[in-house]
Amino acid sequence: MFREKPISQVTIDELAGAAGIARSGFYFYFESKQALLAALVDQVIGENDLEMAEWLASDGLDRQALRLGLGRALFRWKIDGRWLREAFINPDPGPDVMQIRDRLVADGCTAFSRRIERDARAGLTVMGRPTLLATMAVNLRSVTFADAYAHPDAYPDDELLDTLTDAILRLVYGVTPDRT
Amino acid sequence: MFREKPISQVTIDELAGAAGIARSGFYFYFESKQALLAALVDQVIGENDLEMAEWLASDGLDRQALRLGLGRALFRWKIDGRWLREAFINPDPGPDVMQIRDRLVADGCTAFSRRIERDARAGLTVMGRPTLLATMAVNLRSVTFADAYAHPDAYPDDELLDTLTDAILRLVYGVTPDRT
DNA sequence: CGCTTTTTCGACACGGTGTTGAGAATCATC
DNA sequence: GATGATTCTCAACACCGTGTCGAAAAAGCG
Repeated sequence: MFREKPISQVTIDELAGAAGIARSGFYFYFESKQALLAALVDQVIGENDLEMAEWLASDGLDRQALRLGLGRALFRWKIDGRWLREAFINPDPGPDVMQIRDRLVADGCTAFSRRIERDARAGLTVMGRPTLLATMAVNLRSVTFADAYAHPDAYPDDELLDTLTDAILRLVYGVTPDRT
Repeated sequence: MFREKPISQVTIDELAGAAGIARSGFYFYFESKQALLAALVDQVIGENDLEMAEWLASDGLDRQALRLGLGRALFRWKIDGRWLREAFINPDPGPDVMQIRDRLVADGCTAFSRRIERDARAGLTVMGRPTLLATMAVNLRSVTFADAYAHPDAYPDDELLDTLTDAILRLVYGVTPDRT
């Protein structure tokens, strides 16, 4: 239902009705709509990590793995973009969601940052402080996908992914590899 | 008041009270809280353009002008970040705000895009479709500033601005100029 | 079958929103 | 400075979504 319309416009009454129970019955399972959303976001953790796992584990630029991970993420955003935006982009999604969201984002940044640090140790040139670059890259990814959801036909998926992949590599490592 | 707490938590009663009128009097001036926010956002248009005017008008990389504009924008975000985030980042700020916001963002991207196209015509290498690069750059800027507001002490302003400036130039032109 | 635990739901109180209509304040005009 | 029109104010009301509570139904278990 969070795919259909803004979360704020989905009433607990509708949620409960769709589940076949009365509104007050909803409160037996969740404390509030925010708590439900928080649980939903929490479920996404695993999937989120898996999408990028290959690239995070590999070394060097590895454009192919990065592009593949981003492609998978874009696919998910195309489907669940509406509420993903509201959970991950919205500055004030309520304390419940905020807590989980912040942890998720922080974890994502940390994983990315470690990847960059490893590359730096391996002799690769890195264009700034790894944690800051990682944060920027992760944020650029989220916001680009959010934008892709908002304007689905603005650019072909392929072009978007190629441009984003190269943009991230350029952002972090300062180079644009061949598209192999 | 939107600097103090999330917009959703500022009641019309408080707004009216602070203005010295009764709650119902508020509706004489604005249709809703969203309409007030929309008017507020609208007022920001001019300032927003001015900040980046120098760089947008100049040619080549012109790191200095870009860095200066970003610095001014960061300063504004440090002050009004709370509600700027809610107006510019929030996916569902209501139809009133949405309309104005989308126009503002689109205008910003267009201006940026024109700048890039001009550079491309002048023989500078550009790393992709100008409109897409411009959108990414503008979004990266917003989200970085929003993040800087959320985590004020994560990085020194100087480092943040330097990294962001170079990141944008690398994103669009693929090069990192000297920091002059 | 009794007993406990789990699950459901109607009824209530609360708080924020938006509307309405009547009255007060302001201002222009003669 | 009386008059009428316009601007502004506000108390009272209706509405909707939220969250709580306790009673009762359903399910699980000895």
